[in-house]
Amino acid sequence: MLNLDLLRREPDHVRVAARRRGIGAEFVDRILELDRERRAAITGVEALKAEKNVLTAQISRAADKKAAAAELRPQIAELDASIAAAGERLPVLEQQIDAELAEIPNILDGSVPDGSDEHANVLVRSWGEPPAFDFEPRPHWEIGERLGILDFERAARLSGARFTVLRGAGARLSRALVGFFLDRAARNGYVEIDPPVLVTRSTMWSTGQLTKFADQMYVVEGDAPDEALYLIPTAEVPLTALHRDEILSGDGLPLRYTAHTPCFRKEAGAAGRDTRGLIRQHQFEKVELVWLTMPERSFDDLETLVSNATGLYEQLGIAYRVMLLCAGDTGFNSAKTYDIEIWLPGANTYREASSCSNCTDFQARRTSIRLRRDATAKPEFVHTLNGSGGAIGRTLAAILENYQRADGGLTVPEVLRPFAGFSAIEPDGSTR
RNA sequence: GGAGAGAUGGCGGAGCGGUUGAACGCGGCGGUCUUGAAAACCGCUGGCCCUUCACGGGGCUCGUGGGUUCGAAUCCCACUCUCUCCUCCA
Repeated sequence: MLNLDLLRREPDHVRVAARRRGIGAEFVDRILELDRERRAAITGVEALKAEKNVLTAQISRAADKKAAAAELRPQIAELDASIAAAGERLPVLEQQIDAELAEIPNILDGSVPDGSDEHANVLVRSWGEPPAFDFEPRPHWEIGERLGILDFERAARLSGARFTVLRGAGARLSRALVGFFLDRAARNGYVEIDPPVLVTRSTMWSTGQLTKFADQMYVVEGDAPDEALYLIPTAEVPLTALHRDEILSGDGLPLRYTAHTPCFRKEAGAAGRDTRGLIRQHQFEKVELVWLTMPERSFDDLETLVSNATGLYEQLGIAYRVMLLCAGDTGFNSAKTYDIEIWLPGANTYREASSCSNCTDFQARRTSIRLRRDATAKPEFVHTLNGSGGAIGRTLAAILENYQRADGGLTVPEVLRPFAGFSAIEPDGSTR
């Protein structure tokens, strides 16, 4: 959520930022007008309340309180009526302002390039070479099905489209990836968290997933309508909201968290895209990395976060490139986002494996996470960052495609072997 | 699911319906003392909002939302959460 104060002080700045994202900016004047009305109403109500408080204090100081109360009661009743009348529109105005404000995306950082869609994203750097094969590399679903480690058919029977059953060495390899990712996160100083994957509506709202992305979310019914719980689409949600409504001490920052969780997404609007394989699933696993940090260093921290994520793919020996997302492609919460895309030989293309964002104070304001630099300082909002420190499914797909052998078997990347307990999968699905 | 207890400031812990935004202790900050530190002593020490160039002024806030009252942290109702016991359970 944007700071109302920013709209008041620099409306043009907000207008420009909105246009860069390709959305209209009429909301600025609409909100400012509502805000003017709101403040006028507050001033009116509070003046009346102050008057009333004077009378009430008079009674409490009087020797004969009963008599004083009796005397002043008519005046107070009159004030009560005025207060009620003056404040009548206030809740409505506040609700309108909050509702409008909550739908505005974050202000983009100056370094974000112009552009309306992914074609305008900028290549920042790339690492590694796509491997050369002396045979036609297969897509991962073919490799996985041949080896008997990926089973899409039975998954469909259980749950429908966009689910996968991992079997034997496949399940094992997936678990190895989890271990590897969490291990590297710990080495990089992240504290491992095992959070709930069902969260309340207000938690989901606080990290900016609602109300804009409600159609992407699975909801679990509660006993009452307002007791519904949401399945997290990413561990960014519980990790970012972990310190909700807290004031953190400045010397404790940055806080860095990691979590391995399942993630659930409806993928509405993605019909027909990536229908095969592990790329786009309703349920997938991910290791997430989240920072709560000081405002002045958050953009430097974003670079660190990106290198934490890219380091994983260097160690796995998978070629990748880092893209800086353009204005139109940058997410709602984010001021600046880098995508890390890894090479998939079977698809002959790079695919997103991690999206690293600096959400500045946008989520912190919604979630109310603040910091106090020292004992006398005023609280200020922290900056939050998030990115995946390992997408399990997509990385598994990349490993299958990059490390496939001509005979249909698979070589396990060196760094994964201690976690997997084997170094290769043979064409018959056995491990070695 | 059944029975009880409780939710107060960074922490602990008071609080007859009327200068209680909240005693007291701890912690934190500033100062005196000291070569320095500790101890001792003195002072300050929640958050949000409106208003003001500023100094300041004002409103709200004792789990949340309602109610009673001229006035509520204190009384009433509902909800949420925590703890103890029983029951059940991965």
